Amino acid sequence: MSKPPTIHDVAKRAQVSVSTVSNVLTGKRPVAEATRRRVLEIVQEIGFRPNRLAQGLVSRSSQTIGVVASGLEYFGPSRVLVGIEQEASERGYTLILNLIHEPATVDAEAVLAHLITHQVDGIIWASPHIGKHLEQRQEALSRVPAPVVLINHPNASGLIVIDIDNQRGGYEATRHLLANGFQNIGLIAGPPDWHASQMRRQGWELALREAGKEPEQRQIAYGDWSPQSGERAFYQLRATFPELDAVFAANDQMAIGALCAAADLNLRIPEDIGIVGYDDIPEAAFIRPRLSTVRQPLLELGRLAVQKLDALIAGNLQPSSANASGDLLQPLLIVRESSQLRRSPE
Amino acid sequence: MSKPPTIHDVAKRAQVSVSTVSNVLTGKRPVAEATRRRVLEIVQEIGFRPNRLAQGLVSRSSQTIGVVASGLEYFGPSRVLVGIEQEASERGYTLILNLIHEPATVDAEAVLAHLITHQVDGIIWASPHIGKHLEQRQEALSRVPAPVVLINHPNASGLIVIDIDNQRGGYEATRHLLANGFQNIGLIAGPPDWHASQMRRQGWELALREAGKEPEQRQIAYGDWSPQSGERAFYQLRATFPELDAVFAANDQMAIGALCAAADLNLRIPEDIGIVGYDDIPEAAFIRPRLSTVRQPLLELGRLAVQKLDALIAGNLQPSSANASGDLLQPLLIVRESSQLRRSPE
DNA sequence: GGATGCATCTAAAACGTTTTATGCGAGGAC
DNA sequence: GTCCTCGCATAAAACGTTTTAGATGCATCC
Repeated sequence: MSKPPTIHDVAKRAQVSVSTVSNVLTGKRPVAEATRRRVLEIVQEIGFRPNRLAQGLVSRSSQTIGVVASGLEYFGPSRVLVGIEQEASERGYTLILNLIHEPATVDAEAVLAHLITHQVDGIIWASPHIGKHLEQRQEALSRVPAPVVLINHPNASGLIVIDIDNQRGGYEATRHLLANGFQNIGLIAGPPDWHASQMRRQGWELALREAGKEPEQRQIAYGDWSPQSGERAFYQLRATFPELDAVFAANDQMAIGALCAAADLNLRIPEDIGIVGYDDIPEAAFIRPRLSTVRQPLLELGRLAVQKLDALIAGNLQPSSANASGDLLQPLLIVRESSQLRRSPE
Repeated sequence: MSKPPTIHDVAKRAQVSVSTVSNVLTGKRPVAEATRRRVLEIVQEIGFRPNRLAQGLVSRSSQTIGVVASGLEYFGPSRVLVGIEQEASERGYTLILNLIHEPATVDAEAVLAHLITHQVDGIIWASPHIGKHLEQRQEALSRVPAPVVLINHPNASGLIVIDIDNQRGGYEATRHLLANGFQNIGLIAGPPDWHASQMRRQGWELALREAGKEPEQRQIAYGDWSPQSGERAFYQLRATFPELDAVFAANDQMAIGALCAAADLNLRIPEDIGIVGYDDIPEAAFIRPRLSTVRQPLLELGRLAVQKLDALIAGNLQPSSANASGDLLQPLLIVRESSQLRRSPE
C-alpha cells in the first residue's frame, strides 16, 4: 500500500511551491484566487490530509487539550467530560484523555509529564483532589509549561479554579429540610478528602448553625458515593443519632441506599424521615418516593473549563487575575416527594 | 521563559551524539553501560522529555488510539470507555477522544479523517450503529489507513467486531420470567435502530417462540433508554397489550420508569407485574423492589477492544480472520425481587 | 528613469526526533 | 601481519509541515 499524499505531492500536481499550498490551507497569507482554487481542487482530488504531528512540531501548537479525569462511572464526572468535549471540539481542539483510577495515590508529576510530552496546548485537571499532598500537587501544576484549569479543587493562588458552588448546594438542601419542619438532620457525606464533599458538609453545617443547631460529629456518617455505602451510613446514623428525622446525602446514589435502608426498617419517607440527595441523576424523579435533590450545571462546568483554558492559551487571561468568586456556577434545588412534609413545624 | 531542553542539549552535555542519546532512551541499539548511565543522569538533571510529535513524525507511529464514543451519560458506554482507557494506558497508548452527540446524523468520514490526521495507530469505534447508512459507514471504516475495532455493531466482513451477547441476555431474561410463571411478557425496547436494541429484542422473541408464544407487535413499546421513556412505554404497553403480566426492559433506567408507572397504577411488583432490566446499574440492587437485571462485562469489553486493536497494530491479527463467535462476551442474569413470583406456573 | 510599493509566489531553514549508513578500534582467526 | 567480526559510536538524512526571508514582476510615484 502506498504512503498517504503529502503537501509536496499537492504542490507538484498544482505546479506551485509547498509554501503556497500551506498558505492556501492555513490562510495565513493571501493567495491569488485562481491558484487557491487549483490547489484546493488537487487537495480534494488526491485526498490530502495534513499531518498534525508535523504541523504541531513546527508551529509549536498541537491544538490539543489534555484532560485528567476520574470517576467516570459516576454521573457528575462523566457529564463534565461531555461538556468539555463539546466545547473543545467546537473550538477546534482535540482531546487527550487520561483517567485516574486511584486518585489518592496518583503520581501527578508523571501524568503531567505524559501530557507535556504530547505537547498539549493546555490541561484540564478534573480529578477531585484527594489526600494530603495538595500543596505538592498544586506546585507541580503551576510548574507545568502549559496553562492549567482546575475543577473540583480548593482555590489556589496562581491557578485558575472553577467549580459548582457545593457549599451553597449543601446549604440550600439543609435549609429546605429545616423549612419543612425537620429538626434533626443527619449528613451522609462523601469521602472526607474530596473537596466537593467538604464543601457540601460546610453548607449543611452553615444551615444548621443559622437555625441555632450546633452540628455534632455523631450526626455525620461517611460513604464512598455508592448506594451500598449510603445504606451502611444510614444504619450508622440511626445508631449514633437516634433522634434522626431527616438526611442530607451528598449524592443521589447514597440517598438511594439510605432510602433502601429506611424501607427495610419500615420507616415512611418523608413522614418519618426526610431525604434530599445531590446530582439529580435521571432516576431520581422515578424512584419511589421521588427524590428531592440538588441539580448541578455539569455540562456548563465542562464547557466553562474549556472556555477558560482557551482564553489562557490565547493569552487573554492571566492566572494571577483569577477571581474565585466569579468562577462558581450555581446549583439548583429540586424539591420532590422525599422531603415534603405536610405537618407544620413544631 | 526558556525553551524546553531537546535531545541535542542532552547530547552536548553528555558529550555524545544525539543518536546515542536516542539509543539510550529507546533501547533500540546497545550502548555501553558507562555512557548509558551518564546520559540518563543528564536527562534527569535537565529534565529532558522527548517530544512525542517529533517521535511520531519520524517513527511513523504515534502510540495513540482514537476512540469514537457516544452516550457517555449512560452506564454502558462510560464503563466501556473506562475499560478502554485502562487497557490502553497499561499498553502505553494514549487516547484521543471523540464524542458523537448525534449518532444518527454523524459524518463518519469527517470523524475518521480527523483521527487519521492525528496519525492514530488505530481506532476503536464504540458509537452504536444508528440509522440506515450502515454499509456506507462500514465502507468508510474499511477504507481507513489504520486498523479499526468496532463495538456494538453488526458483523461486517473485513472488520473486527466485538460485543457482548445481547441476544443471549434478552433470551435469558425472558426465559427467567417464563420460568417464574409469567405468561404475557411485554418488551420495552431501546431505539429500534441501535444494534444492541435489536439483539435484545431478538433474544426476547426467541424465548417466547421456544415457549410456544408467537411475539406480536403490540407486545413491544419503544423507548429511548431514559426513565421517562420507560414510564411512557409501560402505559402504552398496558393499552395495546392488556393481558401484560411481565416486562423485559432493555435497560435499567427504562425498567425504573416502568416500575414508577406501575406504582402509580397501584400494581404490585412482582405479584401483578414482573420486571427484568438490563445493565445492573449500581442503583438496581437498592431500589424497591430490588431490580432483576442482566449484568454485562463492560470493562472487559473495553479492554478486549484494546487487546484486539493492539494485535491488529502489531500485525498479529488479520481483519479477515475475524471469528465473530469468538468475540462475544457473555452477560449474566442477576435475579432479585422484581421478577420472583412465588406462585407456581398455572 | 529610477525608486517605491504591492501582490504573489518561492527556496530554504527550522521543528525534535529516529533511522540509515558508516566509521573506528579492538580482538580473534588464520 | 592481514582479514573479519563485533561492539560501540556518529554524521547525516529523513519525517511533513510552517515560517522566514527573499525574489519576481508590475504598477505607481516622484
